[in-house]
Amino acid sequence: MATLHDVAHLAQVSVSTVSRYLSGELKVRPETEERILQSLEQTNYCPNLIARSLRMGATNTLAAVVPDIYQPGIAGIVAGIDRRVKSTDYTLVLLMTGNQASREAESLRTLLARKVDGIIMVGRPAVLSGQDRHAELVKEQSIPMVYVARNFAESNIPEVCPDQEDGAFQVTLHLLEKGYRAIGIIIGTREHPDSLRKLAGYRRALQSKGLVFREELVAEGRYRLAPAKEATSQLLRHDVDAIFGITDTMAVAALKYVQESNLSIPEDIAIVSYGGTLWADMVTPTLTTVVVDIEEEGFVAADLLLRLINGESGTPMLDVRPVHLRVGQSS
Amino acid sequence: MATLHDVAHLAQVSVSTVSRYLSGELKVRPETEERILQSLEQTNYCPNLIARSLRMGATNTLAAVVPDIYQPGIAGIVAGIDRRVKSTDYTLVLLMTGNQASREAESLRTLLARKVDGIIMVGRPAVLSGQDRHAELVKEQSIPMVYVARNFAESNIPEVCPDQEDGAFQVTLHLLEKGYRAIGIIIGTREHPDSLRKLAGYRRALQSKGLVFREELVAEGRYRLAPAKEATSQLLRHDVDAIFGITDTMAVAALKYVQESNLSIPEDIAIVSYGGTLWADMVTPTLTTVVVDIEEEGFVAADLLLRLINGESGTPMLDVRPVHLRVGQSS
DNA sequence: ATAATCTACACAAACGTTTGTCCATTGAAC
DNA sequence: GTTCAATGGACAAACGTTTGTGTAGATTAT
Repeated sequence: MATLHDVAHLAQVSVSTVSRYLSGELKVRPETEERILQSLEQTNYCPNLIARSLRMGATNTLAAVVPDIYQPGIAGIVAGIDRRVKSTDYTLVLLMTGNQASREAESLRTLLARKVDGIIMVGRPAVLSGQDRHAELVKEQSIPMVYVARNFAESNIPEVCPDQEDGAFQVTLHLLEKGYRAIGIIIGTREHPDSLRKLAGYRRALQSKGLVFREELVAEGRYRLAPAKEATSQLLRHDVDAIFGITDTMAVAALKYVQESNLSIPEDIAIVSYGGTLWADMVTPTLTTVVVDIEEEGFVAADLLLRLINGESGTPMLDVRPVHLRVGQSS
Repeated sequence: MATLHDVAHLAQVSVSTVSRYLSGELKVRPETEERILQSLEQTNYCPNLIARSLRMGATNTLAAVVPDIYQPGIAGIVAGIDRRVKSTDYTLVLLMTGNQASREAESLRTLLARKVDGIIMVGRPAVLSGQDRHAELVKEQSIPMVYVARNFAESNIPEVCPDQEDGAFQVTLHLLEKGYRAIGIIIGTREHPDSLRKLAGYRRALQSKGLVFREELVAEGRYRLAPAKEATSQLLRHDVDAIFGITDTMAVAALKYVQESNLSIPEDIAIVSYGGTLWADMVTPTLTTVVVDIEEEGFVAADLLLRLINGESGTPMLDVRPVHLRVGQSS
C-alpha cells in the first residue's frame, strides 16, 4: 500500500532518488542510505508493477493459453515451458479456455489488452474457429506469439510441433517389417493438417515397400472415442491385419473394439498409435506407439518465444521435433 | 498500439469524450458517434488495461497458485475455480510453483506487486516453509486470499477443505460393520494436520463400537509410495485384517504390497482409502474410498474469495465440505 | 424576454513508476 | 582565487487511462 512517494517523504529525499537507489543506478552517501533503508523497512514498501509496466511499456509477463489441464500431454508441455521461463525474470501465467474456441479468442484479447510480452498457444481447442482470426489480431498489435502442438501450420505464426510425417512413416514401416500387409489407418478428419501429415507418412512407408495405397483402408475417427470405434468396425470389414490410430485416444478405441470382437492382439490384428501418452501404457496389451518428448516441445517453444522477443534473427517459422518408436505388446 | 488519444485526435473530439462514450456514460450526437466509430475501426483501438488498472486501483484479475498441474486432484479444483470465475468479469490466471515452497513465496510476492484482486492458494507444496510467512505478507497488503485443500488451518486465512474427520469415521465404520476388527491405519506424519484429523475420525469410529485404540496399528507413510509400503509391512506384522490408507497414493502402495505378499483382497485383508481420485478406480480390485467432490471444492473456494472481495460479511474462516463413502471391491 | 435546466463536449488532475535534465556541493587542478 | 569535473540529489514529464469540474449552446419553464 505504501508508494515510493511515502518512502521518499519519510526518508526526506526525493522520489527519484529512492527509485534510482533501488535500481542501483545511483549510490547515495551512507547517512542517506540509512534513512532510505529504514524508511523501506518501516513502510513495508512493495513496488507497484502496474505503474512500472505502464511507464516501461513492458509487463515482464509471458502467458500460455491452454485448452484444458486435465490432459497429461498439455501438462507436460506446460512443464517444459515453465522450465525454460523459470531461468528468466519473466513471470509465466496460464489461461484456460476449457476447450472452447470462443474463450480462446477472449483470452487472446485480454492478453493483448494487458500487454503481456509474449504468448504461447498450446494444443488445439476441440473445434477451431474458422480461419483462426488470432493471427491477424496478434500481428496487428505486433506482440510475439508461438504455437505449440497446434497442428495448424497454415497461419503465419511460428510453430513447434512433433514430426508427424516421420513418426507415421516409422510406425507403419515397423508393421510392414513385422509382416503385416493390410494396414488400416484411422485419421481424424481429411481437413485436419495433423491427419494429412500422418497420412502422408503412412503412404510413404507403403510406397517404400512397393505396396499400393488403398483408399478404403482410411477411416475417419474424428479424434474421439465413439467415432473411432465406428471407424474400426468399418476397417475390419476390409479384412485388415493391423490398425494405425493416429492418436492414442483413437488407437485405444480401436483396441477396445477389437477386443470386444473377440480378436486377439497382436496375433489376429496389430494396433499401433501415435502419441506416447499415459494411455498407451495403461491399456493391456500396451501399445506400440510413436512417442514424442512433450516436455522438450514446450521448452523449445518457450525458447523460441524468448528469442522472438529479443528480436533475434534466424528464428524458424516451423520447428519440427524428432520422435521415436516405442515397441509395445500390441504388434 | 493505438491509444485513446490517437482515436480522439482522429475523431476530432477529446480523449474524455471517447472514454465516456466507450463506457456508455455519455451519449453523443449521431455525427460525432459516426466519427468516433470510424476512428476506432481505423486505428484498431485496443484498450490498455495496464493504464486502466493503475487509474482504477484494481486489475480485474484473480490468481490461483498451484503446486503442480499433473495431479488430477489439482486439475479438478482448478476446473471448479474456473467454473465460478467464468461467470464474472474477472480474468483467472494460474501460477505454478513446481511444488517448491520458495517459488510459492516468490509467486505471492509478484502477485502482490502486480496488484491482483484476489488469490487462491490450492493444495500444499511438498514441504511447507516453516510458519507460512504468506499470511502476514498478504495481510499487510490487505489483499483477499483463500486456501483450498491446503490442510494447514493454523494460519488465519480462510480455508475450504473436505471433512477429513468425518470421512475417516465413515470408512472406518464401514470396515467395522463388515466385521473387520484389527484395522491398521497409514497416516502421513504425526505433524500434519491432515493426518491428525483423519486419525481422529478413525479413533472415534473405533470408540463408537467399543473397541480400544491400539497405538501399534498406526504407521507413517509420509504421503509417498515407498514409505507407505514400508508402513504396510510393519502393520502386517501386527496381524491386521484391514488397512486404511489416508490418501489414495498410500492406499495403492498398501494394495501393491499386500498383493506382492500373496494375500488376497478383500478375503485375507481389506484396503480402503481417502481421496476418490482416478487411482482408486484404476487398480484391481477397485478401492473402497472416501470420495470428495474436488471440483465443487474449487468452486466454493472461488465463491468465498469473491465474497471476500465484495466485502460481504459472514464469510466463514473454515468451510468444511461433506464427503461420502464409495464402496469398491477391496472391502 | 429572461432564468433555469440539459446536453454534449473539453480541460486537467491523478494513479505510481522511470528517467532526462538541471542544480548544488564538493574536491582537485590550475 | 578561479575553473573544471565529479558526485549526490531534486524537478518534472511521460506512460494511457478515468473522472471531477467547467462551459458553450440548445431547450424548457417562468
